[in-house]
Formats: sequence, C-alpha cells, structure tokens
Amino acid sequence: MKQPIVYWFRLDLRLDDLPGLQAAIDSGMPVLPVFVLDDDTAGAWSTGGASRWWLHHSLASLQAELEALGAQLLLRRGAASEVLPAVARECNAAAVYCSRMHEPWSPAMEAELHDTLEAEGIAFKRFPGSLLFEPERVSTGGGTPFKVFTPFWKACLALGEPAAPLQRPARLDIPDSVPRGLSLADLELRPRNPDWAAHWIDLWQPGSRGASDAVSRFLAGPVADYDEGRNHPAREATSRLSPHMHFGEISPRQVWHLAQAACGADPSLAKQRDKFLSELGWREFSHHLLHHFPEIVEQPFREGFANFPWLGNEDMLSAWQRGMTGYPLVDAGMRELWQTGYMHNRVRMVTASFLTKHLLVHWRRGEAWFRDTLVDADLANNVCGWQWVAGSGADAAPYFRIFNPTVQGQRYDEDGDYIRRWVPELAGLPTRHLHDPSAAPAEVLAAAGVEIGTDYPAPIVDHREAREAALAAYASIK
DNA sequence: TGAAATGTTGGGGCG
DNA sequence: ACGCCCCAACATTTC
Repeated sequence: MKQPIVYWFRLDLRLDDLPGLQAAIDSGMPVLPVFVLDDDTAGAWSTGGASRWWLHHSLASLQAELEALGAQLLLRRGAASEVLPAVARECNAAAVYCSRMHEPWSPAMEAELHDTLEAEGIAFKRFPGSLLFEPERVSTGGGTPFKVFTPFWKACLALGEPAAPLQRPARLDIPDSVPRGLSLADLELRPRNPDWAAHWIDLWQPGSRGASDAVSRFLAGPVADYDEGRNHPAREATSRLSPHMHFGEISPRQVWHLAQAACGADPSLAKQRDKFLSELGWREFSHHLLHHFPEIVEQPFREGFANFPWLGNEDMLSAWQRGMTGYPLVDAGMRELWQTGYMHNRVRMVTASFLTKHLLVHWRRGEAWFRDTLVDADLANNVCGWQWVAGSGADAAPYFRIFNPTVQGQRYDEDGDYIRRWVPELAGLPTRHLHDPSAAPAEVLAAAGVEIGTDYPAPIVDHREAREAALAAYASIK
C-alpha cells in the first residue's frame, strides 16, 4: 500500500495554482488534505472573530470542491506542531506538504514540526505560492531588504512576469483509510448568542468561486477608473478581493494574469491595471517586511517612535470603535466595519489617522480592533498599514500628514452617499452640512430632525486643537 | 496615499 | 487715469 502525503492547508484555501498540492499529486502517492484550527501557536494573534466567520465559509467551500474530486478535508484543532505529526502517524504518511507562511511564529513552529516529523522518517516540505515574489529573491544592491516601497516594487517587476498559474488538479488519489476528524460545526467558527454575522452571507461569497467572481466583476468595469474611483467609498470601485486574498482562495499570480489578460491592449487601461497591480505590490511589501522584521508586529519600525507619548484614553478608543466620534466619515467607516466586517481603504486611512493622531491612541489598539473585526484581517497588511498611518512604519506617511476627516468627507464622499448609508441619523441633512453637522445652522438641524448631543454626538475632539496636540507630540520625539 | 499657513498675482471696485 | 484695497485663485512652504 502506498504511503500518503498529508497536504496541510493553511492560508491557501484553494485547489487552483497550489504548488505544494500539485507536488503531492505529482508524487503519485495518495493525498490526505488536512486543515488544523490552531489557536495555540499564534497566541494573542490567533484568528479574530470576523475572520473566523469567513474561515468557516471558506472551509465549507473548500470541502465542497474536494468532495467533487472524491476527497474529504480532514479537520482537527490544536497546535499544528502536535496535530500534524499525530495525523501523519495515524495514516502512515510519507510526508507533510504545505505552503510557506511568513507570520512571526511560523519559523519556530515549522522548525519544531520539521524536527518531529523527520525524527519519525516523515518528510516535511514547504512550497511557495502565497506571494508573487519569494522574500529571498528581492533585495537591494547591498543585499539588505528594501525599506521603501517604490524601489522594492521596481526590483520585483525587474524579476520578470510571475509564472503562469498551475492548472487546477483534475483528480486526487485518496488514501484507502482516512483518520477521523472533526466536523466543520465542531470548530465553532461562527458567532452565536448573538449571531452578529447572520446577514453577512448576503454580502460576501467566501471561497474560490467568490474570489474569481470578484476579480471578474472588477476587471469587467471598475478597473477602468481605478485610480480615481478607488478613493470614493460610496462607489463600487474597488476589487474587494482582500478577504479572498488573505485566505488564499485565489493566488496573487492568478490575479496578476487575469488582470494582464483583461487589460492587455488598451494603453489607458494598462495604466489603471498597473495601479491595481501595485496594490498587490503593497501586499508583497508588507509580507516581505514581516518576513525580514518580525518584531514589527509589536515594535515601531522606526526606533524614534519607541518613546511616543500615546495617551491611551479608553473612552476615546470606545467612541472610535462604536462610530460615535462626531466626525461623520470616521463614524461611517467604523460602523461599516462593525456591521459588515469590512471598511473601504480610503476610510481605513482616515479612521486610523483619527485614532492615532486626533485621539493619540496607540496604533496597536487600532490594529487589534481591526484584526478582530475585519473579515480580511491579515497580520502583515494590518500591522504595516497601521504603522504606515502612525508614521512609525517603513516608508510611512510623514508624521505631520494629518487627515482632516471633514475635508476628506467633502472630497471623497462628495454626495454624502456613504455617510448617509452608515450614519442614517444624519441622512436628512443637506450635503453641504453633512460633513460637519455640529456647525450647521440650528434651523437646518431642526429641519433634518437632528439634535447634536442627542441624535448624534458633538465632535469628541476639536480638529484644530487635536491637530496641534498631535504635532506637539510628534515634535517631542524628534 | 495632506492640510494649513504663507506668499504671489491679477481683476475689479472705488475714491 | 491712477493708486489703493480687497479677495479669489493659485503657488509655495511649513508642519
């Protein structure tokens, strides 16, 4: 009887373009697909609430795809470094294959896994596939990692076009006997009491089918005006691919090649496409940074920020989390996040700037909130994004770049559609007063049925004063 | 992938 | 006719 290979699914929940799975199939041995819900290894960084909802549905989708190939996804929970050797023993496996990941805890965990398996004569192999360019391939002339995005991405592109995606496997040999696992329900990934995500299935389609649908929708329209459209949160102008990418339901090189195919000939479209692909570049940059500098998940990348005088006012943090700051665009974003597990990127920048600069709350508090509430919570993107906004990151926004949340609303939600949708108590205000309700004339507020302080909060900080205080705080660490 | 403060210019009202 | 002021509009610098 042939010994099987265990394929360990991690954040690569797809069958298409998966080098490790392909290698397992090519070996000619039966393949046992396994997923391990590991809340132990990641510790404080284990999967957040909103992401767990997504994970549940993504696993359900993967299960269905595997079943169509006659295979079953074995589900277990526990520390991967213990669970995988146990599974390998139970099925007398010859090897465990998986995709590389770059979280700070992965090297130690994988080293332990490697040692345990090899001691029992079981091979352990990791494969690329989650990034366009492996971290080892990209470095400066001096051999050090890039710390600035533009030269980083230039160096990536100079490596040439990523290889074409692998074909989806047509068949999968399964072992004669398969160890027992948990049911998906046993993993208890969905919220209960209350099920705050009950309506999310109408908003999202987790799984590789939903991922390719999202790419198709984007490339059939919004990409043509991406450069401008992506800044306006009320427009359906972004790809909304982030949760699909985080869980690996589609590979970055699939996205790359689909974008090339859709935009090839037209030069103006090519420019928009390159703008979109550079967003994949920021994803690469974040993941490479996490690979080379794992300490960035808790330490400021720029050392001067170690002494930044954060205030950490819990009431301010709470107002921000609940979308009750009195700044309509900020509140709209925070409520979109809470209600849908997602926030438009422009608004992420504004809300993050508001927390760190207007409220002087530590970026780690905001990072933790986003990580728990976003369906696309990705450690690398989230940490690097927050450090970028706070000014402490690699190639970060300069510290004096403080968004004016009112002006941002006027500029990018010019018709007020986004604010009216997420802050309905302000919906009756005319657009010219919507972005700054507390400054509206009394009769306008009365006509719209808005009483500031009752129906909608007064601004929790004064913009001018908060800006001055932030500048003073940053000046103190220079 | 800023915003605010400050500087410059030029048209138009006005005495 | 001319100088003066005001103030958009735009440009530059500063944070």
